[in-house]
Parts: sequence; C-alpha cells; structure tokens
Amino acid sequence: MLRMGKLTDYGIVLMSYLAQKTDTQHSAHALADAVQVPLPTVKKVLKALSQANLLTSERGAHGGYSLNSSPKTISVAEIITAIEGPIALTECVGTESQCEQENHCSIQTNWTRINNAVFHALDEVKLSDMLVPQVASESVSPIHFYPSASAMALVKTKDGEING
Amino acid sequence: MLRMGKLTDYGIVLMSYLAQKTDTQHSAHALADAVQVPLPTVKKVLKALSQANLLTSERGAHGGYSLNSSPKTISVAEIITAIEGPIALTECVGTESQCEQENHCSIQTNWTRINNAVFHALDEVKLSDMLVPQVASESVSPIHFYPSASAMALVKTKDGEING
DNA sequence: TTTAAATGGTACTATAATAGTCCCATATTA
DNA sequence: TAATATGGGACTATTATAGTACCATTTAAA
Repeated sequence: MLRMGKLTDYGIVLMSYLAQKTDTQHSAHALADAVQVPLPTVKKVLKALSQANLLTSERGAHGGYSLNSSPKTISVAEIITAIEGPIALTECVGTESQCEQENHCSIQTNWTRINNAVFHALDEVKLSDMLVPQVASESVSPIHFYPSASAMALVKTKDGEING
Repeated sequence: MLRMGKLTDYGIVLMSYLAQKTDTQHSAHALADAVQVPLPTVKKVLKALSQANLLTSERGAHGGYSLNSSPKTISVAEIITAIEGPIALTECVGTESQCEQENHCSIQTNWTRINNAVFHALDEVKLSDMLVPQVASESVSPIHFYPSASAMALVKTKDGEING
C-alpha cells in the first residue's frame, strides 16, 4: 500500500468542507466539530494548509479560516504537498537526499519520471472534483460529505468516548 | 512526501539486478552481497517477490532466484504491490476498510479514481524501463546500477561497519 | 483598558508501522 | 550424510506519525 498520512486525509476532508461553505470563515473549533477530529489535530492540519497558502486565516475574535482560491484551481497534489511535503516516492528524488552515488545512478532518473507521472495524476484532480457525487444530484443536504476511512478509524478506536 | 517503504526500494533494486543477469540463478547471499543490504532483509524481500510469482525460486544446493518473466512484462506497480500490498492511498479504498459511512461517502469514489490513475502511471513503467540509462550507451560495465538513496542510507548509518 | 476568542508556533509524548534479526524446518545436491 | 540453499514464522528495535499541551500574539467587543 502506497501510504498517505492520516493528517493528509483530514486535510482533504477539511478542504472539502470549506469548499462547500465559502461564504463564511470557520474557526478551528467549529471545523473540528464538523469533521469529528480532535481539535489539536485539526489545528495542526489547518496550520499546514495556511502556510501553504491554500487557506486564508484571520486572527482574533471572529477570526478563522477560509479557502484562498476557487476549489476548481486547488489540486489534490497541492493539498498533499502542503501536509506531507514534496511528493516523492523514494528518498533519492526528494530534496533531502544524501545518496552519494546518485550522480551515477541509472535508476534515479526513472524514479523521477515515475514521480512526475504520479504527481501529474494527482495534480489533475481538483478539489471541486472531490465534491461531485457520481450519481445525478437530486437533493443537496447542507453537509453531504463524510470523513474518509482513516478519519473514521480514529473515531472508532476511542470507542464512542469522543461522541459525548 | 508520498511514501514507499525501504523494502520496496530494495525490491526494485533487486529486480533490476536480476533483470541484468537472467542467465543464472542467484542465491540470497550473493544478492545481498551485490546490493549491499543485510542478508536477512534481502531474504525478506525475496520471499515477498517469490510469493507474488515475480521470481522463480529453487531450493537446495545450487538453488536461488531468477526472474519469472521478461523485464518488459513486469511493471513497477507489480513490484510495489508484491511488497506493500495493494496500492491504495487511503484506507477506504483498500481491502480492509472498516468505514461505516463509505456507502454514502462522496469522497471515496473520487479516491478510487485517483488510485486508479496512480496505479496506471506505475503500471505503465516496466522493469526494463528502469534499466535504460538516459544517456547514449557507450560502455557497459558488468553492473551499472546502484542502490537508490534509501538503500545507501542504511549503509551509511552503520558507519562503515558493514563494509568489513 | 480589559477580557475573550481566535490563530501562530513550538516542544513534547505516545503509539503504531516499519525495518531488521533470528531460529528452525524443508528441500536438493554432492 | 553433510553442505547449501529457500520457506516460514516470531520476535525486537527503531523510526515516523499522530496526537497533545502550552504559551505567545492578534483582534474585537464589553
């Protein structure tokens, strides 16, 4: 399994939520409530998204977060990169490579090519695409997204404790 | 960073090595020597590759491993899957998902689509592609691959100790 | 001016996944 | 029968991730 961190999963969910409510700002507390993820964790994710300029934040009372640009222009790759850092399947194509042999390495170049292909696949999918249900839209509930599996896993491990 | 395990990296390197020496069988010991990765770890990887039918193994004296099919037909996706299990960025598209809400989840379907795109990108790259140097081939050294960064990292953390 | 509500940032802890090791069983050849 | 090889499982250590807690800073309202 090619793994993506849970925080990234939360990030996608949070961005999806914000994409559906672009008129208002949302506090970390409100978002944590909506997404059913512990507040400190949500704050961590929001911070990363803000620093990547995907979110606009305002401090002070009545402050909060909102999308910095249209859901149509924000790609899944951007969100992943914001939270996990540059997309790289192996270390040698990342920024912090220390491989002494990489100058002669014939494999590295091909990894770079693969990374590009993967990045491209992730970059073509926009946040707006994540909201579109595959069935014909008939009724629009105020919130019709659900946290994906890893988010739910957290909820379940606590054994209902955090529902109170 | 979209992470792939070190073992998978070793797997690619091992497969690349075997693809260059298809005439003979190679023992785990010989491979560990060639790739400069500890023997037990190499054995672990080889086992996974064998179980996925990417390698043919023969037991007993003069036994060893060899590629089961042509490098042109073995894809990078197959190697990754052999070692890491099915490619899935999030849990909800994997086989062991326990998400109760996945029936109504509008995000899951899109993740599946993204996974397919990523898988396709990885499936189009064959093992033979990993061997091709980007420069015009002038001299062919007997072994002209090098372990990629994560393999080297191991060598370096031991501080030269495993060179003896 | 003070208080409350919000983000910003950092440092710490716990948990889980991964990597790595070891041991014994089984098969094959000399 | 001994030597060499894979097969398989269980165990340990390490590392990365997730999650938490604390304090500083900003803004608005009382």
